[in-house]
Amino acid sequence: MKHIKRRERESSEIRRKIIEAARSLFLNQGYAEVSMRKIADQIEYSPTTIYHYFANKEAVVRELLLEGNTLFLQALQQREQEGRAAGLNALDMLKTVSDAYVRFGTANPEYYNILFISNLESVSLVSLFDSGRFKGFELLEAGLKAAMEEGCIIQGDVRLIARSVWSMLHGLTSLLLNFEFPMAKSNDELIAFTIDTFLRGLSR
Amino acid sequence: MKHIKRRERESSEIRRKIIEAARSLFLNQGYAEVSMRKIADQIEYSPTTIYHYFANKEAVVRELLLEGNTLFLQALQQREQEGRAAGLNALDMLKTVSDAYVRFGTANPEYYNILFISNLESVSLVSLFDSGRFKGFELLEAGLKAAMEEGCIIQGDVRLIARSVWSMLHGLTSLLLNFEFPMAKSNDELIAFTIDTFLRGLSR
Amino acid sequence: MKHIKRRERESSEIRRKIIEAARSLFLNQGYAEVSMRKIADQIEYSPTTIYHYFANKEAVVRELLLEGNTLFLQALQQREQEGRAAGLNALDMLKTVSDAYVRFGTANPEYYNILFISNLESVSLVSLFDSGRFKGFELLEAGLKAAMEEGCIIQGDVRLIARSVWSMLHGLTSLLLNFEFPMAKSNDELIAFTIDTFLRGLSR
Amino acid sequence: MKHIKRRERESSEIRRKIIEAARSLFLNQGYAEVSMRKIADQIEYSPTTIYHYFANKEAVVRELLLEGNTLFLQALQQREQEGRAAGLNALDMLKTVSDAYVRFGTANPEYYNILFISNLESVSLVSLFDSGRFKGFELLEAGLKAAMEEGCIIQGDVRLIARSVWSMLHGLTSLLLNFEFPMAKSNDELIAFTIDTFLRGLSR
DNA sequence: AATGAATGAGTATTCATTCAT
DNA sequence: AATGAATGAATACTCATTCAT
Repeated sequence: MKHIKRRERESSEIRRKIIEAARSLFLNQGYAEVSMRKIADQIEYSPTTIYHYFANKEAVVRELLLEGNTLFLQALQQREQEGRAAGLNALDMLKTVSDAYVRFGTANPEYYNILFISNLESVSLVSLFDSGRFKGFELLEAGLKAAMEEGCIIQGDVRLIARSVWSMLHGLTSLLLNFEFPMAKSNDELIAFTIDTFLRGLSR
Repeated sequence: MKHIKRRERESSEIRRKIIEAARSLFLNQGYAEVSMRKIADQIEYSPTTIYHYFANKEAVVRELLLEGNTLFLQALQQREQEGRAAGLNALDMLKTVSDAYVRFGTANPEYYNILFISNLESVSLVSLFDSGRFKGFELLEAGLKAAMEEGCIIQGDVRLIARSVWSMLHGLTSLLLNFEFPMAKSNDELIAFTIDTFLRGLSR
Repeated sequence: MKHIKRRERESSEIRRKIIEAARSLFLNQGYAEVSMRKIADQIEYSPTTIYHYFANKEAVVRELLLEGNTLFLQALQQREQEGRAAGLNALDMLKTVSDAYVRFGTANPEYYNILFISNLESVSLVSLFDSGRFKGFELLEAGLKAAMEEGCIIQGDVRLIARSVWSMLHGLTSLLLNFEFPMAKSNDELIAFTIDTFLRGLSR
Repeated sequence: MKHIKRRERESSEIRRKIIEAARSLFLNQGYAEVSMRKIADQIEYSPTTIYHYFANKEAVVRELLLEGNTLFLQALQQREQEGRAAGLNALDMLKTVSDAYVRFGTANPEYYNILFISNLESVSLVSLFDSGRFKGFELLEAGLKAAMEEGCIIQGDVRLIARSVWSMLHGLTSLLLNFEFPMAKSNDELIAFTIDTFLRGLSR
């Protein structure tokens, strides 16, 4: 193991297969079902092989977490840039980024689960502040600050408000993922309505 | 099992110990960590003894779920009645019941987890519509309908709006339970701010 | 327990229920499925109650064995007497008693299993020579002796021949019980053919 | 499991130890007593190790069953060829193959039990018609057909007669295995006498 | 680079049985 | 006469992991 350059190991094809298998198990069967042996079976390697690429199960899950973070941030940032390119005002920016948040969650349930729902104590080593969820949070805080400066929302403690917005977005996403039930209206309408309502509440 | 008198069994002290141990494990370590053996260890009885009181693990968890439902509903209804007694208008009723929801969750994290976060597929036998979470939902719909009639909130699809409110409350609660991080303001302020903001968004 | 007269205990209604439940479990699910708890469940008493009537599981099974013996012997003897009443000759007597043997087995699979197939080591305490199967065997030996004296079958070691006949009857019965498979002819024909053929082989 | 080379696994020494231990438990204590733990104890490995070689308990027993089938058939076929080489007539062929059947059973009680006595419902996956007992049965049917054509036994439904012969052989074997009791004559004499008598009954 | 071998600890559940009442 | 309480030992099976090769 020692003579292999870190780079090569990390970009190994098997390494990718491993975390893809883990992700798929996570998605289809839940965290409890992600076992080293099941991953190994899925990629048709021996369980031992996994230990060649990851120190232990936690490391696999952590990788998944990091990957999810990256993709999550990318999704938010891309929509932000699109908004900026379209010349949106601060309020509409908030709206579009909020929408991006929920879309990411519903489109990538396995990642959203890993990031925000499963209480991965075993992975809490990844300290909260390293974790990309807080980069996403900073992005949100920045957006709110801008909106305050533009005068389109109320003045107030930015962190408090950001957390409040996040709560609304998280609740929306996680109920969509876990408790769908019959509604006359579509999920899209629910998403739009909830975000709009909350932001209207914030507006001056 | 039929030969045992139900009454005596259900009021047994050990029975209580069992579900309390289960509840505590649930709270501290998550569903996956609730094992019959661990429960037994905690109450200092043999694992077999648990089977004297519950048919299997699912029965233990189901009991916990039912208990949580009952307490949750009671909490909401009590606050509703207090509000009614205090002669609150429809909007303030919504506010107070919303507050009760979040308070229940933060005060009873183990129950809130069982009810709304852990995806207890194994216990899904307790059909969704019997389950108290939907009684709570009906209570919310009724409150919204009243507020619409009083003209203090916008007109709209009651079910959609109820789900929207629930999303906000659930997000608030579950982030409080799982992701506390430093804020200048207190959790109480966050709760009040979030509920107020959302309801302001709903107001005419 | 001590103050109860043996007679009463043995004729108790619950005692009967217990062994009937055991018999039914034996029949429907096989020996491995006869458990004290299952018996108790079936009769709707507590498992402990069974120990009021039987020292342990072995005692229950032993009782079943004794009962099977009795019934088995009765079946053979009744047919013998009927044959005698009908004035059958020695060879026809052998035939009719042989038929009775197989009929008993196929009509009472649970008893036949207990008596001759399940290797109830735990019950082997009931010494072979007390066991009624040997009374049945004596009956067979007597029949053969009579047939020899009448000159309708070959002379020979009676015990050897009796064991030989028994082998044929047991094979017939136990394959009927455990390995039915498609045949153009009926089981009745198979039984008659096998007994006839064997006895023809014995005839002079 | 797919990632392990089948060849190496199947020829493993431990694999052999496992099934030998299982066979011995089967013989000495009956099917119900074959437990993974007991096998492990006997070979002085951990129970987990067994799962390295067999998917589950059923797989162990199935292997035993298949092995028994193979050996059983080989025993019958070998004697048949010897008979053919010796130029035996059809009736003597029946005799010698019958003898081979009983010899196999008494020489390999554990296999005979697995094949014809224990009711291995759990292993019934191995469909009856694949199973060697039916290949053995076909061999018997063929022998009878030949004997009919040679005119040395009565004409009749071959399947019925084959089943009848099988019954006799099975009864002989299984009583020899399970109920030995004092006789002046030897088991060999019993076997020869029973087979001869039955076949005499079949002769013209 | 990959894996076969091996395991200790754990999972839910069932069993026959004892004992005090 | 009947049972509630309790248990130690067993069941099949899964898990993450280590180690020598």
